[in-house]
Amino acid sequence: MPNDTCHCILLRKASRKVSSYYDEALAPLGVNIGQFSLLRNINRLAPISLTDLAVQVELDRSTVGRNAKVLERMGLVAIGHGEDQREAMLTVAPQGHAILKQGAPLWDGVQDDIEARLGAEKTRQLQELLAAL
Amino acid sequence: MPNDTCHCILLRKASRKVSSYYDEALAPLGVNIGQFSLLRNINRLAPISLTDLAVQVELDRSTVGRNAKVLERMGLVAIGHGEDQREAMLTVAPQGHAILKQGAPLWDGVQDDIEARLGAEKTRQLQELLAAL
DNA sequence: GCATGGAGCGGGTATATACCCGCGGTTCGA
DNA sequence: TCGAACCGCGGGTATATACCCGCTCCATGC
Repeated sequence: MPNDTCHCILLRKASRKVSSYYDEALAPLGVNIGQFSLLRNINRLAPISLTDLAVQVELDRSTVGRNAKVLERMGLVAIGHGEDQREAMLTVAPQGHAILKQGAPLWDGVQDDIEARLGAEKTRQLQELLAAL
Repeated sequence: MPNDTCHCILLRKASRKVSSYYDEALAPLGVNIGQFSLLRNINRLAPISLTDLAVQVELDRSTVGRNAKVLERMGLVAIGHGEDQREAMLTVAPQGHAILKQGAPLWDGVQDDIEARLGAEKTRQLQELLAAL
């Protein structure tokens, strides 16, 4: 069984490659696709706790916590406290809103490029397959 | 544009999830899918230098070097020197061959599960799409 | 009102991954 | 033959990611 048919390895390769497309497009803003996506989610759900955000984005809580801390250092996200003193409530800082606004067209560009390259039918297939895995 | 249509994020999610399937299956052997796949490649191409291996698996050389070092610590891979004193030549150690043998059916199991779940046609589509990205 | 169990987080540890820099070995031209 | 260009690697740094442990805070039963 040739190694280059391993679904996992192919997925990881594709994931790295496609991530780099988005990363390059967003590079002028100083954020990568993971950070931009997390920022979008925080914006969509704010104010939200680390635990809830982790559930939403399907990542480990500690991962989201560390990633959020990077965004905080960048001044894009504010980490405050909810009524429950244990909860770290996340909101998007003004600078973060600017990044969201500037990044949207860049993100759209990559997204459109990919869909143009694949075509509508295969784009649909891709979304369906990835969801089915 | 809803965030959950981002091709990149969907790919990354799928990649993490599918990786965990293989990781769980290989867990009894103490290796993850990345390590198992790298071991297979080293076995297929041995003896091979870090640089050449990195090209083959489409990863950064330093990444391959660090991953190989982990395999060496585990006693699965031997890192020697070629004629060129600069080259680190990789070969599979006896213990590594044992892992390859024991891991093969476990890997096959996950691979078959996925293909059974998707069906032949969609499996083909997936391979095609991932290669096209 | 207090003890106990549970929830939310931070941080430790480990791998995965990439980029960059510096060291040392090779090679080739002058 | 000897220096310059070049190549292969290791290691530093940074993010991504997960699991586990321990701390703190909260809520509930007694």
